[in-house]
Amino acid sequence: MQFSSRLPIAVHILLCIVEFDGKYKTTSSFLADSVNVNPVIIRKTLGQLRDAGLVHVEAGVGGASLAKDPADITLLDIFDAVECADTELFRFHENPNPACPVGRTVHAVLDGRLADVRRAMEDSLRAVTLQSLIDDMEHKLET
Amino acid sequence: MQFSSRLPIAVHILLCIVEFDGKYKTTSSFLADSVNVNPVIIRKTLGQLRDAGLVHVEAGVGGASLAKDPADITLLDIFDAVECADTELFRFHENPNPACPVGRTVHAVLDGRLADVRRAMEDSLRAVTLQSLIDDMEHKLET
DNA sequence: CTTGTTGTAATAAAGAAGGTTACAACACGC
DNA sequence: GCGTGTTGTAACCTTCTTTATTACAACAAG
Repeated sequence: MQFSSRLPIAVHILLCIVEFDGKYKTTSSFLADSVNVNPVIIRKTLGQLRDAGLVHVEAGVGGASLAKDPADITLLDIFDAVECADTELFRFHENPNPACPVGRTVHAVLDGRLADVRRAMEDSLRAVTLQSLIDDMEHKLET
Repeated sequence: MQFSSRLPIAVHILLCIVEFDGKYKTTSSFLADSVNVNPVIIRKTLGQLRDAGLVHVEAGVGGASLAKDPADITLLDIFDAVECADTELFRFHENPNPACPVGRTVHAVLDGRLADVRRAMEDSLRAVTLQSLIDDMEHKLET
């Protein structure tokens, strides 16, 4: 199992929006060229980021811009925007046998623990701001 | 995105092995009946748990047993056994444009952060032992 | 040697991810 | 108003992953 590349792609997009602000119009095809995926994928991802209130997208004229201070955007915000935030982290096998003492209780026994795992992952994602990624990028570009 | 049900299934299997120890022979079809999946799935999962040194499986005669003290088996051990532990947690979009300053650096900027997320998840999984799940289960069965 | 079991291959079905084409709706410059 | 470039979206396809299922050789014990 693996998470899709949507989070990395979304981060790439946001970094581009910041990096090219005022220099280039960040259209879906411009971004597609940097990310190296299909422009439609960019438009879908931008749509998700827009719905989450992270970016503004100019319909018609084209181009996207940040809707919030990069210090107020965390990896968790981006993750929730592009990976379906409503589904469980772990799929559960369906209909364990209720006639079995284990089958009757696994769900109750595991659910809380798996929720803790999800929470740990979310906390870790929340600890990273877009601003810190920008700082890292600028630093790497200078050297 | 979602993790497969392999971890929940593996936990269910291990709980059954403990719960029915000395009472029933935990064959793949016996376990399949409790978990409510195909016996072949059980055999494959048991094979992964065996390869990870967590259980013994009796070829021919049938049945499985724990290979370690339940207090020494963590959710991380089980997770690593049944989910491929060698792949990255997040897939990365391939070949970002090296002619772009962002494309050139995203990988270096994100890799460390995503590794931190994985570590947080692993720490959280490591914090749960099979023994604690057994205790939970016994408690729930009593009431 | 019969019986029940494991290990494993082969195949199928269903779902998710990403690619691609197509086109209506939109906003701006002229 | 009209052409141009862009976004939003639908539709379809391919590939990969997950799970189910059938089949059968290898194995252990009575």
